[in-house]
Amino acid sequence: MQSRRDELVDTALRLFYTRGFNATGIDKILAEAGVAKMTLYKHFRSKEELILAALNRRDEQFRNWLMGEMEKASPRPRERLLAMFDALEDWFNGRAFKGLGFNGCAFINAASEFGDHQHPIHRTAAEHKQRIVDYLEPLCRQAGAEDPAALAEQLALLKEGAIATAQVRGMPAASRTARAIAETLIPT
Amino acid sequence: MQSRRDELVDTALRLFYTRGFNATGIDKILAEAGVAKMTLYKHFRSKEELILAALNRRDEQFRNWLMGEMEKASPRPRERLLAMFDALEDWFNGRAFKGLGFNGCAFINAASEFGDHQHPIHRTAAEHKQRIVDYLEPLCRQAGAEDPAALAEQLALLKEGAIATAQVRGMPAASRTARAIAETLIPT
DNA sequence: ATTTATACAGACAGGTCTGTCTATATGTCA
DNA sequence: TGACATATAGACAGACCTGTCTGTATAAAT
Repeated sequence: MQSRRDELVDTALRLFYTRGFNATGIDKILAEAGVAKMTLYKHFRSKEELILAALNRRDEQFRNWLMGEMEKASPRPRERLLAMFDALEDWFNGRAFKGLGFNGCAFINAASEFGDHQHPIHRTAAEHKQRIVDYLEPLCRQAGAEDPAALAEQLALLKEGAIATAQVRGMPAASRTARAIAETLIPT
Repeated sequence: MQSRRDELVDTALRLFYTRGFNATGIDKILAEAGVAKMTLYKHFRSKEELILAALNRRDEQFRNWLMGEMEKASPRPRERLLAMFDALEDWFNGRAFKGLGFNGCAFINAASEFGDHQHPIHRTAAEHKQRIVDYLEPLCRQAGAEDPAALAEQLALLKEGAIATAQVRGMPAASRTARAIAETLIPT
């Protein structure tokens, strides 16, 4: 059974992700979660803290999902890396996170609404992106890359490009464009 | 000399781009532009129309800048395409648009704040991205690409990835990561 | 049975938002 | 001069925002 805090964070994540951070009011979250306002302000000092909690949950949820998809796809590093792009396509088509659909990357969205790099929300977004790169690098090394750090940066950039393209242009097939490039970059 | 309408759109673009769409109030724009509220509502029916006008100006401004940078870099198609990534680096480092700095892509930001694909603002963002692809394709053909449409999509995706990476992680060097990939994709 | 923690509903303050309105000022053209 | 278009300042309505407050209810632990 979920704690009230967890229900709040789940509802907040869903609404922030599907409708935006500034555009989602506290009252809407409270109403949908069925939680009283004082309960929110007992667990979080401000809306900003709730946003941070929602993003931290998303970080965990998203990376667990992505790593799970990659690791179940193949034990071989090259195939495992390429499976990232297949997972993206599932996500773009709304098959990844039940009840959340696809509305771009929550962290790109957050960084866009909170543009200042010093802002805690922006930093949280940057940290998430860095964790993805950090996960990819050892796989790139195992795949026999000459410069694993550079390849990890390249694959992460392809992932970002696919996400932005899929969201702005409504083009889920961007995952395949990215995958085709990745195939030429990862040693066979 | 600029019309009141132009001053309004310029100021709106600057504030929307640097501080976000929902986070920027009409009153702030009016104060900075030195224009009365009734003047705004004479030229535009709503804030949404002002946002659309600002994005249309940005589309023109950005594509003129990008195409100019590419075309002055080299007459050879391959170098011209690669020059896109050098231009991006100037942008990421704040050397491209006086007074605007770098706050990510205005159209990715807009699509993120107005997530519904049917929304006029989201559609305007998608159209901008499509125009970039449409500009790249003939260059890809001239560069001798086997499938110019596919290469144009790939290069556009690299551009999006570089922008997202530069913004979220504060990493202007993402332009070079993207350029290095592009060099392997464009025929020599 | 009484204490303690946790949650609830709902009012409230003080501020912001968009969009409308009135009344006044400026400048151009005849 | 007078007529007209266009701009101004500033008040206003009505809605929404975050965060604080009071008072009440529930449920577990002692």
